[in-house]
Amino acid sequence: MADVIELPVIQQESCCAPATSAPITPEQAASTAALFKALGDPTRVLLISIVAAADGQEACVCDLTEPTGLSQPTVSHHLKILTEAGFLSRTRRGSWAYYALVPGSLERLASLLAEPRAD
Amino acid sequence: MADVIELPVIQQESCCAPATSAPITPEQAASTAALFKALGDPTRVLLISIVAAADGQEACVCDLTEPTGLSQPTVSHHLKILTEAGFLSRTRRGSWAYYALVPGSLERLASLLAEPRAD
DNA sequence: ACGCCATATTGACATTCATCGATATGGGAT
DNA sequence: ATCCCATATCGATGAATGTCAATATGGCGT
Repeated sequence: MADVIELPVIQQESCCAPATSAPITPEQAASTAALFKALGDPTRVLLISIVAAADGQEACVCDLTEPTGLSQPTVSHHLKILTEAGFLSRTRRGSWAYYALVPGSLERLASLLAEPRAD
Repeated sequence: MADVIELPVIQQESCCAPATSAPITPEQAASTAALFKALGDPTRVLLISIVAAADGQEACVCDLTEPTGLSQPTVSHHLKILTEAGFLSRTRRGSWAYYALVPGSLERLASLLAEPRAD
């Protein structure tokens, strides 16, 4: 066997940690993976993209259903997943539900991948 | 209905595109989602983390099986997924298979999330 | 109050996926 | 050649997931 890595198992209360500097705990891996999982679907990436590129970085469901070519319930389902993951926020205005990109959410995830600085 | 977004559908030969500046094509969404999907599993995040933190950013399978608490075939399966996604590379040395972090792969994905510059 | 429109939830279904045991492959060492 | 060890592949299985039609909820007009 080659070098035995002892896996220091750093304890840290932040939910996520940079994945490149030191091994993370299984709990940190789970919460980080949950974020990636939310983005691990073509429809959801497309939805994020449309919302992010929209005016004011928000869009209503009626604008999101057609570009995806999916049914309205399915789009609502994906929006819920993205919202629960913290990437989108939901606001009702009249009969419409507007989903907006949560500022910094994508950058925060990006920093887990590349930037080695801690919180 | 609110503002109708026309979805410009940018044609571009690069496999992925920044998701925040302009709507992407369904094809780009699919390939981007495939990358996130590869990281959307706790075990795989843990594996990436261990490899990235290891000496020379590489580790052999024998060092990766125990920390995950999973069977060796399962670990091999996850390593294959990460390799096919382009995050890890495989090298045989003797009987051992060493998996190394592909330099820049995580940063490239991070740039899709945060950095608005194109290639 | 009623009806209409936009959105969310439910239930069902087919597919994908993570996992394991069993087995195959492949490289030393004897 | 043969044995052993490390790793990969195969087949099966149970759980999770994406999707839809049907239905529920909730708000605005009339």
